[in-house]
Amino acid sequence: MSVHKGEIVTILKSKGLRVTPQRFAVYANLRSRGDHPTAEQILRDLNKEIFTSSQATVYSTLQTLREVNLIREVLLQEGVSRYDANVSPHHHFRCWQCQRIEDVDWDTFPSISLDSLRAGLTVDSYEITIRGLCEDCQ
Amino acid sequence: MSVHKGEIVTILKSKGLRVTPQRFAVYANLRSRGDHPTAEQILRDLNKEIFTSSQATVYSTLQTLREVNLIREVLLQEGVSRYDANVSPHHHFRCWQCQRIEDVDWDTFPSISLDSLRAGLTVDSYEITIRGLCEDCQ
DNA sequence: CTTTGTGCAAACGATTTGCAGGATG
DNA sequence: CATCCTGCAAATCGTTTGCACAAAG
Repeated sequence: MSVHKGEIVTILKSKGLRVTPQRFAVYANLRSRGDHPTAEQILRDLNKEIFTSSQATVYSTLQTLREVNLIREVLLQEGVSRYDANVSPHHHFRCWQCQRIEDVDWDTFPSISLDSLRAGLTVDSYEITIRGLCEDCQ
Repeated sequence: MSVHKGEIVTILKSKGLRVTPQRFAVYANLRSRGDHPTAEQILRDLNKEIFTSSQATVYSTLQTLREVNLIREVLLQEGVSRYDANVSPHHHFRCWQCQRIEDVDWDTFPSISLDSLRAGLTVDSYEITIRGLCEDCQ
């Protein structure tokens, strides 16, 4: 997923966020990668680049981006939050062995009707988590 | 879900575990309730009863029970592990508001064929997480 | 300039660990 | 009675917070 600089600046501004190098870098990093990194992985990546960023800033940036719905937190591993710049609905595959998490397109499966769910609940979304072994771990 | 004492003792023994009051109590507690408590909630419950148990023991017991597949960890909330004595496949409903987690029977939905998943992956299970508002939170 | 963001270090909350004493089979 | 389990306290890990300084609009 490649995104150019101007686009990211525009997106951030459109959400009313000040465009700082740190925010730019965090969001750009998340947009450019296919996996679902932890805050720590992002921080490590940023510090490989031109400037450095602090832990606190990465965490607060992730929180800010989440609040304006530019990214989302994915709950796919114990103990750590992982982040995903793909905010449109999709499913996840998670490898038992290496814990890798891959996106699975929404239209891989026929849509599920939630009508059969018990009355009383107001349902607005769902998501499938598939577990197995990835290619590398067979 | 009511389970009688002898049954739990038998189950624990069959898994090669020593039957201690603490293990008995943790597993019995988890079996008897419909929700998905955190370690802390279980500890609080146990300490309401006859004897007390320590934090460390509850954590280690949960880990042990998980290893022998008597319980499983459910990843449904940021920052805390929740546990489930229902190890047969089922789905979960989670309320946006109160974070409550309810089991959704496996056969609520038609089975999904995983054949359409990309080649290379060996898939063995899946699970649906449904999000919405529960009855109380409407 | 005013407001918002950054970064350090300290604080936090959930979970884990080392180890001595205690209970189980 | 050998082995495994418990419980305390200290350690660890991910994440958050308070606050002074810096940068953005």
